[in-house]
Amino acid sequence: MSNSISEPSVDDAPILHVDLDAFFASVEILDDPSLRGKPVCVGGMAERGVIASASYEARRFGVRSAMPSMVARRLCPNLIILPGRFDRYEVYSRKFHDIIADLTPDFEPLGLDEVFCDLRSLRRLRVQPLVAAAQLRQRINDELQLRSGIGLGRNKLFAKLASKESKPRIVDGELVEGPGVVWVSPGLEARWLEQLPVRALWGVGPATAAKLRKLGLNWVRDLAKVDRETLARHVGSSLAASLAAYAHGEDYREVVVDREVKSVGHDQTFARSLEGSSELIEAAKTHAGVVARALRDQGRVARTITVVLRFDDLTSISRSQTLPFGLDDEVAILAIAEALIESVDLPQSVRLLGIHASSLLGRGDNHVQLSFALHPETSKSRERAQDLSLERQIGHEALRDAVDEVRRRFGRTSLGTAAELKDEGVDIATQRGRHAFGPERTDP
DNA sequence: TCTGGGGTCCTAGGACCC
DNA sequence: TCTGGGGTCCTAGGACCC
Repeated sequence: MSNSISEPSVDDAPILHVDLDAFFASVEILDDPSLRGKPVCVGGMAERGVIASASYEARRFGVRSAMPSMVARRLCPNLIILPGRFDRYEVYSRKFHDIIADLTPDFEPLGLDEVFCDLRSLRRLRVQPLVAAAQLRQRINDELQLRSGIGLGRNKLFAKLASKESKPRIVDGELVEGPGVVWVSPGLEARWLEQLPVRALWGVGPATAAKLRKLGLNWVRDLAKVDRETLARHVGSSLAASLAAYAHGEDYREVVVDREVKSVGHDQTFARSLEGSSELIEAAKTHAGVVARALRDQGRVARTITVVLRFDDLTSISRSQTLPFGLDDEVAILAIAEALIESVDLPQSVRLLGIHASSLLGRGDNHVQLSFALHPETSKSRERAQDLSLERQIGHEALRDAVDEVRRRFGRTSLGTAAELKDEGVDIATQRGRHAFGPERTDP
């Protein structure tokens, strides 16, 4: 399939995709060499866990990422399942990105272990994509002791398909090495597409694949023939446009450098489902803290807070509230989340709670400096505190209004008295005592 | 066998403004 | 009295990716 005889120029292969092999599992093996050669996975160990990453030894047993851990254990009784250590993976991911950055600054990470590169700015350096790819792979191997696969093509579509083809494979339970670097030459694009199932395309998951199957569209070549309006009626106009383009080998997605984060959140599936809002609110304290820390780490504030609940039957609901100003403080985020949680009827127990923050602003762009006013460290300095008193006042009132607004929207009773709020506002500023704006317990 | 946690994007409907 | 069209924002849900 690949054409490694003639040397493509950057114009023949402008997009490069690198994908690290079994990334999380490989890092665990590097940190504990006694794991080498054993079936190792990273994932949830509990009943409700799933596999995030599987070593090739584990894959020989049929273990795959996204597979429930219970299933994986059944397939491979000796499977070693490790909890994720994402701080560690981020260290490796940064080193990975540093190596990429030595090749070109025009790269776009996807998660921790994949990167798209746009090689076009290297045209005048007469960089040869296949050579650059082989060197890149060698450096990743030498400096990180991590294996990888690299794909080259005219666009993201072919680069990604090629990197998949470059990987090792399990054939009859045995590991077969891949070519490591694969280029889809323009002359071979049509033949690649011909043999692909629709599921291989970006954006086609289980639900869309099922819709397409009903339309008799099982292969990419079928998509190339179907009428666009028909397709749009079934999968929406945006996806229909993408799929039609992919089916003809076109992909208009650019390599986006420095993509801005648009939301941060924290989800947790409980080993035992929670019952009732008080259990949820207790759990939400941790969530609010994680989200607030993530926001502050990034110097951002969030105007929208969303609570997600997943019930035992795996259906989910979300409730959100957008404020006229941004938050990055756990007490404030918790106050909104609590009101949202209390607005929901809970017909069944809850297996997952999520708190998400979106509509992000730079901290400096926030009109009401609520986060600043609420930070405990700001109260250390007397004179600063004096300066901040007005902002703090505004912050409290605005937050109170926002919590009120949630309850008004969902038809609950309003919050307690202003006096209560003012008292508890001190608690907010000092981070002592119970959290502020606790739920009013005077429902009639 | 029974489905995580980090995200992104899309759609559709309603409110509101001009 | 009845009613437009466009634009923007917000909400809720769904699908997808790694």
